[in-house]
Amino acid sequence: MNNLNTNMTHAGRPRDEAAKSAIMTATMTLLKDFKFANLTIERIAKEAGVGKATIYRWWGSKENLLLETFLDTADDHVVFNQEAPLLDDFKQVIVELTVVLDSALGRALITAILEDRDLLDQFHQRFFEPRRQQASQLLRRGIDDGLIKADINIDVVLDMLFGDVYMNVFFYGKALDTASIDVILTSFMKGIMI
Amino acid sequence: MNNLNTNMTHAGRPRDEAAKSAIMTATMTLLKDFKFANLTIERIAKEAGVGKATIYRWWGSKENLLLETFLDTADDHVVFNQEAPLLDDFKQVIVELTVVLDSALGRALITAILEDRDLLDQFHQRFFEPRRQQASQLLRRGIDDGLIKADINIDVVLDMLFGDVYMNVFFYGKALDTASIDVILTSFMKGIMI
Amino acid sequence: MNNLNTNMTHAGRPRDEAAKSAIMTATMTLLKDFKFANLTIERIAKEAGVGKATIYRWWGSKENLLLETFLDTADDHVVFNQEAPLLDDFKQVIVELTVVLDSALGRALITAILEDRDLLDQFHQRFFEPRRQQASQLLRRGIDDGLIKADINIDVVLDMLFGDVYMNVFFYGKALDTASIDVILTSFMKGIMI
Amino acid sequence: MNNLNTNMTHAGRPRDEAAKSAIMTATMTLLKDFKFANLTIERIAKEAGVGKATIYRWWGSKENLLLETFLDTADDHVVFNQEAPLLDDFKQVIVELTVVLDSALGRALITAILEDRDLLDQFHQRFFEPRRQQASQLLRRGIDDGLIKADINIDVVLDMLFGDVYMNVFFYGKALDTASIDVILTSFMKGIMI
DNA sequence: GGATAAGCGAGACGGTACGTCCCGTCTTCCT
DNA sequence: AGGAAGACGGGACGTACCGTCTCGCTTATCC
Repeated sequence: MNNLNTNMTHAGRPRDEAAKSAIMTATMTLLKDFKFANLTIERIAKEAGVGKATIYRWWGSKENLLLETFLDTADDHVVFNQEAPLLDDFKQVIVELTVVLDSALGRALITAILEDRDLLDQFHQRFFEPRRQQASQLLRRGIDDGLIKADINIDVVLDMLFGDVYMNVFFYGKALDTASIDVILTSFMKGIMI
Repeated sequence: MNNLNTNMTHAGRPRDEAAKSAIMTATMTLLKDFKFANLTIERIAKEAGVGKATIYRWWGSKENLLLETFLDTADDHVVFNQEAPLLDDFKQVIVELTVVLDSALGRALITAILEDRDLLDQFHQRFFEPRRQQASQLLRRGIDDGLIKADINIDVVLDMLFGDVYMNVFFYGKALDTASIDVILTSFMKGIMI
Repeated sequence: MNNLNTNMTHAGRPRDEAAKSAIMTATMTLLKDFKFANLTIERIAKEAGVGKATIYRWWGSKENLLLETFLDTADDHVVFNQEAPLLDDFKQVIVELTVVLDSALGRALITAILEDRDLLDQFHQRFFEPRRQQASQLLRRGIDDGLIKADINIDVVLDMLFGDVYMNVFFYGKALDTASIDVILTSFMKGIMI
Repeated sequence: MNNLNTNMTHAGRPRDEAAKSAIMTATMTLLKDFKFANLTIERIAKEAGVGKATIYRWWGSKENLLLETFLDTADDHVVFNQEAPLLDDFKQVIVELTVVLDSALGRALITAILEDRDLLDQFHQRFFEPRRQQASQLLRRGIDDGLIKADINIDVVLDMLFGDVYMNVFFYGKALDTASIDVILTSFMKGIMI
């Protein structure tokens, strides 16, 4: 199996994990001062105290580096609790999603994604879809429990909810505060609850 | 006033309108082959048969050129009819919005906007807000006419609707077809109609 | 004719002669500290206060730059007087040749020539052959004047003379002083004079 | 004494002679396709199927590797017979010298020598001087035997002869054929023989 | 015969330089 | 004064090698 090979040792000097994390840290640091288009591999390498080739060796492009760095910090967040009450669970996830997206890293990633189909696919597969599946399940359980109208189109309904979050972060350039999230969720629920 | 000067004649040779439109045309043409980050002033100048300085003289930056080119082609579209039935009017606007955004020009503009606060403000002021105002008025009239629930939060509700459009275009990378728009609008209306 | 076009003005900004001479000066300066293999375009550009592209624009390679710089400073020297007595004329040319070759510029050029057939051809055509022709004429005149044996092979004889100069400069790493040149010329003449 | 240690056994794995000769072979092979400046340690290592460190361990630099490789193949050649007639002995040595120098290895070595004083010294000590001493002895014996003029300056005379060989190989880029060598030697002898 | 030492191929490391592309500015001549 | 052409100083690209350094492994001597 391939998975077994993943941990196999290779000939030659093994990669330097300290360099890897220095590069990711530098990427995050520099994104506070530079927009993605002005973030250069050369600057990252310098900031990380690393040769350019080391970055190209492991990520191949600025875009891949960005995605990995994002997932590395974001993957533990934006997770549905599955046991909290439906509304609370959604609320917490939206708050976390807002925080993760409305960061230098998040904004840069979205920028990159809009210009790069491959990156978009990677992002969907590794970040977006898993969370969408969970939200979907949650709504289905709400329907089973008789809390939510049975005739809603789950996909459309979720796109509206999360689309709203994205719009606020990216189109109005503002993160949502807790109060706004309450307003949004209330409007949202009003339309779908029994 | 500045506006008065706009039509004033100056000493020296006047601006060459042919060059202006050649530049905009070249911009649109090249965006079919290059993403915004790879679209260079030098390439545009060459494609348009124009000196680089001419572009810098009139637009100052790639971003401004992009916005002007977008508005030049998009400004006549995405306009509410105001006389058609509410649902039809929304539907037509969403179709046009989808078409305009899901183009090389539209996608490039959004990309640029996400990285450029000034450009975002310009885009809001000159494209987004006027249309949002119209949609807002439309909903208010619907409320007055007793078609739509009086207790909705108009801003939130519009963000959900348009946010959904944006999500589909940018996050799923697909333009909405007519059938999908019907589904979205139906879901949307179900939540807000009396 | 092509020659006429050479002086024709072109569209666009003309090349900056100050940059040209700054680059050549920098090349000569840096060759005092670096051997040719360690002389980098980047260092020359920095020393000359010039962009790398300017160097590549006009010379295309380090080798070409070197040759032009050499010819620029060496072309006025190593010229036969044609009126001085035969021996004096040869002597003066050998002194000048020694000086020109035993310089940072000269040594670097020879190094480059040994690795680069095209450069060798250029060097022959633009520096070596004209001088060889003159030396050849001089010997022929010496034969006509009854000063030099008529049965010598001029080519072989000249190669021996100049080969000796080259050997001393490059193989023994020492420039010839006036006394040595006297010794060489005496030996040389002894073999060919009547 | 140090010399005694040369054959002493050490702890640890002994040097791999197969690797040594693979490296030298690779050096010679690659010099057919690459000039010395473009011959890289990395390429040699790959061609020889060897780690880079092995090369640095034993030679320390590209220049040293080159010299050792040259001596390894050239040291048996260019040797005066000492018993053949004077002219034949010189002739044979010049032929062999020409062959050895006009090879990828020989040309590369001269290139390297011109840029590297240490290498020049090594080359003189280990290749050039021994042969020059022999040529010198030969001429002295010729003088003793009354074959050669007693008043020649042996050093100058030899530099002229060998300088000519070098000039032809390096400056005209052509090896000498047997006929040319005859011409040269005839001219040479005419000047020095009684 | 187990410990120690050095050599080996592989290949990652921090760097330097490559030759190219583009930046935004400038300098020429022409309209 | 605008415009096309194109050179300018500068910065970054992605690649190739530098000489050094870990790895796991092999092959020797030493105790």
